[in-house]
Amino acid sequence: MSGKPRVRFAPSPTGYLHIGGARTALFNWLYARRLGGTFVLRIEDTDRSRSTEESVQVILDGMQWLGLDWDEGPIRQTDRTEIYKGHANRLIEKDLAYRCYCTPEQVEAMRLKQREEGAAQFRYPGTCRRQPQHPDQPHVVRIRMPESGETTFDDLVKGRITTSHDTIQDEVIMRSDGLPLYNFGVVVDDATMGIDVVARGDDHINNTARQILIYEALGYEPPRFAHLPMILGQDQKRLSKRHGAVSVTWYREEGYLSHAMVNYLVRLGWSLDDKTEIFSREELLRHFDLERVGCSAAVFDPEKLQWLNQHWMKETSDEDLASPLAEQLARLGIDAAGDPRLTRVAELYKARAKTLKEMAETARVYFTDGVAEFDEKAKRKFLVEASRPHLEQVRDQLKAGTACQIDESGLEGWMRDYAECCSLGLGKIAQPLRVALVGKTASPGICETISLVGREEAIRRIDAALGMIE
RNA sequence: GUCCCCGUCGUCUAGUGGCCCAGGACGCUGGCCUUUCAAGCCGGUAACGCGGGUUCGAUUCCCGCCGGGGACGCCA
Repeated sequence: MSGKPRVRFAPSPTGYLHIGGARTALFNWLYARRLGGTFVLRIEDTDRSRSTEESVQVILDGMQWLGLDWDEGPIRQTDRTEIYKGHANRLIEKDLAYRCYCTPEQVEAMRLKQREEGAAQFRYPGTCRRQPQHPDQPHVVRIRMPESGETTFDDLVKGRITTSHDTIQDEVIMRSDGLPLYNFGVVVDDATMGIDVVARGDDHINNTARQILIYEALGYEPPRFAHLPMILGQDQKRLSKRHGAVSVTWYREEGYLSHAMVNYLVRLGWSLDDKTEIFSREELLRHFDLERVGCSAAVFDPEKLQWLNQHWMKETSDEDLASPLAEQLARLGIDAAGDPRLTRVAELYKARAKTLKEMAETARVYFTDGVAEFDEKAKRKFLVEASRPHLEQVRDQLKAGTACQIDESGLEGWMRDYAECCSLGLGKIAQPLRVALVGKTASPGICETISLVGREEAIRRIDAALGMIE
């Protein structure tokens, strides 16, 4: 194989870009980029009843978000109908394919009959194999498949795979509406686009022998194949909508970083060595290789994704986190765009949240007037008479203190002195304060929290809390 | 049912005959740190599906079984 492969990702636009598709796209992209090859994006939209334009857009957006850029395309199969027709006609002329006039109903009847007779697998009986040709009558095109023998190929990840020809029938390659069927469309496209490595889900293994036979009938050299293991849901079944969160868009909206997604997906089926889990984009580009893709299916684990997401949030600068955080806040109805505290929230919360959405949800309290919601338990425990003097002291300090006395370090010093003075642990003062400021007992350091809330607002919140003490 | 693929901790994986009484990571869990919650650090938990071979020696090779997944369309 030459050094610079041409690979492709060929989704069908019948819904969202799901996790499995994204992983396939990623592996192809990495493979191409790593070797300086070409990555082609092709839209397999020949099923007119299921393909939609919105879906094409969703797929494009998803790839863009993941940073998977393509060199050629998107090429739509529906723009290439003449090419398929031409290839089909070539096969018919050489008698390697024939027109079949059986209606779907008739074929269905044959299928039923064969099943009743106990056939293991349906095979088209070849009714039209030798019929006179009537190009003007409604028909499909079937390819003549060998009746004996076998086809073997060496899969880049699975090794040698052999398929007996008796499991292959005279496949329909063109349907009556003049559009190609999957197995024909891919072959014509991959061949004419010069694709030399096809990496796709291993649910396509069965199709591969048929496709190789089609390559051969057409007189093209088959590419190399790499069948990637499936991604399963927690119930070990093929990942599907039933499993809930399977679309790339969903993760984006839930506040995941695209790089966390990439890092997670790449580890589903691929590993570098016995210890590396974290990969930057550059490292991936340097190390990824189809040779190290495993053979067995992987279960999608949302918790590990979350862990990676937090990891990458911690690696991302506060400035870069600010704007996606603002977007998440906007989804909660809070306009924080341009607020200088955004970077501060990112700094203090990236180790405290698994996603940007979670970060926005916990941090929204800094962008509202007063505390909208109190944790009842916390309130009962800390907004009590015993806390009153401490809350008052802090409030008065905030009111009276000079700027340098109430900046974070000044405040911290003052508070420690005060606690020592009362011979109390800092917690005795900090916890009631937390509840007053954010409505619950968990927050960043108490002085950071005060600074986030802001002096004026902190005073108001403490007063409000004092009013709640009966 | 038939054909194909797969089978190491709950999960993602390393491992290509001795380095493995199996390594890393997520999760779970004990501890440390600490004004709370996280994060971080240290420790623990837990796996080679089963049965036959081959071999001085099998997680690694072969066969059978079992288990899981996938494919059997005028879907892709």
